[in-house]
Amino acid sequence: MGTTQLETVPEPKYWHLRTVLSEALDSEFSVGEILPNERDLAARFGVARATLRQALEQLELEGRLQRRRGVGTTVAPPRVGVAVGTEQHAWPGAEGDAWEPADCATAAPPAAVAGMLETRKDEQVHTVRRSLVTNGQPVAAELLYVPLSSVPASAAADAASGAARAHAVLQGLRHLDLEGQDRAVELGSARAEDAKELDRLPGAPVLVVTTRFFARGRTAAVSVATYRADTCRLTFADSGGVEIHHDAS
Amino acid sequence: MGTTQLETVPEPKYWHLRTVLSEALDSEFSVGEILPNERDLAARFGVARATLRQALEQLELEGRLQRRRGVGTTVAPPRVGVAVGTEQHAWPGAEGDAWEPADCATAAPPAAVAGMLETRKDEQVHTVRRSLVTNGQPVAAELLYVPLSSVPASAAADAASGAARAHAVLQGLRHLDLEGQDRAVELGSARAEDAKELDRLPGAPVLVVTTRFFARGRTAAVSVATYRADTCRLTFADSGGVEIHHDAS
DNA sequence: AAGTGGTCTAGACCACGAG
DNA sequence: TCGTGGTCTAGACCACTTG
Repeated sequence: MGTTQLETVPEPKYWHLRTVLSEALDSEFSVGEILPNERDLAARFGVARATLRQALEQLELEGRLQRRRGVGTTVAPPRVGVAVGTEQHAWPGAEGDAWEPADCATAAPPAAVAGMLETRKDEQVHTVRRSLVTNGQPVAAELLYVPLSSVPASAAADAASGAARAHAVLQGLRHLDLEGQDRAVELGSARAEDAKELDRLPGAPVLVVTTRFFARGRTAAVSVATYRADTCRLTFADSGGVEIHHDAS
Repeated sequence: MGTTQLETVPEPKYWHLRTVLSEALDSEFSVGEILPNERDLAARFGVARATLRQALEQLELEGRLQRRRGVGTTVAPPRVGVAVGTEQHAWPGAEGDAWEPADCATAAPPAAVAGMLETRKDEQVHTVRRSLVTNGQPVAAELLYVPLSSVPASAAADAASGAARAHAVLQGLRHLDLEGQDRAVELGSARAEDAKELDRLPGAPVLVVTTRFFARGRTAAVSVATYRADTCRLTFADSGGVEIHHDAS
């Protein structure tokens, strides 16, 4: 005691490091550029690798960095804006829908989805897998649940499974009058299956968008879409339809 | 070689642990219950504390757990649904708005905000701080930027600063005709200031909602709201206005 | 004062991608 | 094969809350 503390920083090292690195990214690096490896960076800043990694994780979460095992850490481009609220009154699969139907199965949905669909436990529903790709990068994976009361099994009977069947189910939805929809966004972590499709590790942060589609006074379908939280920004254009674009820095 | 691997699990320990704990939470714990401490849990599962913590972090991110330093780890209640899209055509501060004005200053906004407001660099704008509290828990912190061209400085001149001034600026907005709005949601990490207000540590994951308000063919105001990602779910009711509610499990 | 979660260290080994 | 990020360990100390 008695020694004057020049810097009484209750601020954690990793947080300070994050700030320093963030500023360095703004001024000294350009998009796509690769950073020195973690061991070198840690040595350069005089911290343990784990501490350096904590700072990098923050920056990756904020969409500033992109890290790939076996490759390295690169400066990420600005997040992609993905429109989620423009197709105000359209069924999934309507014209202008950029989602790519991948597959379709018939199975019992998770309990939470069954609750929204008001189906009995273990009641089977069409389960359509779709994916969204922009600029060659996978951005989101979706599971669309459609009860047989919305689209009868016979409508999809001619295609056993696969993309053809997915198309058939989406086609079947269009025969219904869409009365409205209801959306929720929350943070989640990618399940192993989604992670693979999104080219991320399991547990990667994702934005989960749950949409209910209403027809005939009931919930006619439920969509659960998981978006890569590091690379995209969800946009909702209530009116005016102007895009939000972020400036660098 | 030659030995048959019973469990060729390329699955990381922390991920497996997350699954095990998640199932235990579903079946053996109830909301608010406190878990054994990290050292005990780690010992019980035969892993290092750091590994156990990685699993807990995942579960906290998913809103399943709540951890408080000096206190312990508790089972979190289901996420709170926060309506974000219902006040379709209303200015912030309109009737029914649950946000609590806290303060107001006049300062130059961050570059990204200045870009959206189309104000000159270093041009001063009203900066209103508001906070949203539900069930006694802080849920979100907002910064609302209003250029002087939308609400003249004179409108807020009678209150030097503080909540009174914030109210005056919000009042001033109501004189304009709201033509539309434009919203974006993305993942971020809480800055030190927001973290404090949200009762979290710096770097905590937050959902950042950026809203542009249009009037007179221009951007009349910009709101940047940060919501605790662990405890809340943003809801957008495009029509029908029915609440999405998740069932347990 | 005791107990909790939060930070940090200095190592080790593994899985993956590219040459 | 080599270099990268990802996982994991076994410790230590700190900051905070509660009794």
